[in-house]
Amino acid sequence: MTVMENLAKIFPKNNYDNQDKVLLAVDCIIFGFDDDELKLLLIKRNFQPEKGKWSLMGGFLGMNETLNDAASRVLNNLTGLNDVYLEQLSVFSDLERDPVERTVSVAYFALINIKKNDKKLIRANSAQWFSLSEVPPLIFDHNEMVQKAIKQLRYKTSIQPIGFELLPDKFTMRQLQKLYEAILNQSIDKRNFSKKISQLDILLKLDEKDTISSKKGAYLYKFDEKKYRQKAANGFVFKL
Amino acid sequence: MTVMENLAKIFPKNNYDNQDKVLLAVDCIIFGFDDDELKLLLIKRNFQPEKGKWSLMGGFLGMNETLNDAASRVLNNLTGLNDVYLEQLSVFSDLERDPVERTVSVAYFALINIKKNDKKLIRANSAQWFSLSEVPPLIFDHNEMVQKAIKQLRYKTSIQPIGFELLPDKFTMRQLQKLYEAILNQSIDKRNFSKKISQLDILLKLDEKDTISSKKGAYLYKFDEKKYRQKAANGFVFKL
DNA sequence: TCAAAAGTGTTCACCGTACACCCATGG
DNA sequence: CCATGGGTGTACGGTGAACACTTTTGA
Repeated sequence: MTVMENLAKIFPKNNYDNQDKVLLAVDCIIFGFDDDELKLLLIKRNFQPEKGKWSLMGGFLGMNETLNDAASRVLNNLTGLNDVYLEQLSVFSDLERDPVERTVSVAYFALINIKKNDKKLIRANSAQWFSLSEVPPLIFDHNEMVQKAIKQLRYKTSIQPIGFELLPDKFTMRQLQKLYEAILNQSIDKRNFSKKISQLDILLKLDEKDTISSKKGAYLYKFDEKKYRQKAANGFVFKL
Repeated sequence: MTVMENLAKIFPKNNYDNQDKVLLAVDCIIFGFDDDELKLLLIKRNFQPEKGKWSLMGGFLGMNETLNDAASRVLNNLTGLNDVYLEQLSVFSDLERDPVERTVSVAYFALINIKKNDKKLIRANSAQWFSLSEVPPLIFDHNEMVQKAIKQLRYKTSIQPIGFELLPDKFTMRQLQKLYEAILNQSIDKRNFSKKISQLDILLKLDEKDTISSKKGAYLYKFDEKKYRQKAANGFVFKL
């Protein structure tokens, strides 16, 4: 029996009876990377209100799940993926953000490998990938959430190598650089970039080469998660 | 008539009827600075559950206020202060975090000038300032909230001069340094510190001296908010 | 006159940034 | 053989960090 269960016994449920309750939702800002571009997965709402308009994928918090659970559930419903990088962003609680009813929403941002998601599920949800530069007007305060998520993604990327979640398992230095350029929205010198990345010492250089995009062929790398965790645990700073 | 009001007319309130609602609370981690130490304002709960134990100051979200409103209200009730630096930290939603009833809580952190708070109100709430090193065990997951707030305070301080909220209007370079040392929990070379601060060019050096703590007397400074805002607007980075 | 805090400059190591040429290969 | 992308090293300036002595004045 946990401490909490003990407490629940000692203190009967009789204290918060007069308090208002609200609807709590989660909304997911889902990032992917393809064609050298950062993309966002949006759904076309097939229910009222705002049916037919573009929206973030969201859902309500159930009584028997945490907010992280709810966000995972929502993400899984849309993409079929589990164990996705997911991070709480911020809470939105404006009184009229949802015209139907007072709803407070917790925005989550997720990074997924765009090749791995389940195309059938995405179609079933009438979802679609949008380039960041072509994000349409979204319902409620969802555009604001997206802006905040982009800002957070840029910040996070600059201090932690989370970007790998967005790439295939094996990738070239060039692909990684393109990803960083897309996230940070600026071009990077390739010599400085590869130097910086190499000295982080969290990549595994494979013997294979990728010959699709060049004649010479470019070495493939893997993210070395074990090394990364060790270094992270020792307080290593991954500033890019 | 706002867009939201229009929408509310077009789409009647009939969509979310089957969804669970939860209690939403705010909890405030309130920092102050005194005697060269960072302190935390905690209350002794005078109601069940956990009556008599130490806790963060908190309250429930009402139907007609945003979370920021709720946090301000809670803070005002305890300190009598308005216009306090307040920032949303993170949401806590573990199923059993509150043994009485499922409650989701949004943690806020606040920085206040310890000299300005209303001593009567604090006494009325049986609140007390604790040094960071002497924070007692708190109810629920409040210790976890405190840890997260400290981390965030350290991070924020290193990229933005928010620490001024914690000092009196006029302060010496020494006091400012002590504050940074307390927040970052490390000692700083005073030559490097004053050089760094001076070159940020956001302080106003006054003609007055503070002669309380030394015979020679130390120049007093003011935070130059106008200059700061200008620089911040131009993308100036305040890295300490 | 002395104790206690204030105030102030220089040096060095490291890091970020700018920058250009040769290599391998498929067509 | 040439066009295309891959791969690599160096030089410079700026910033963070270490470090010590003089000044003032009340007691």
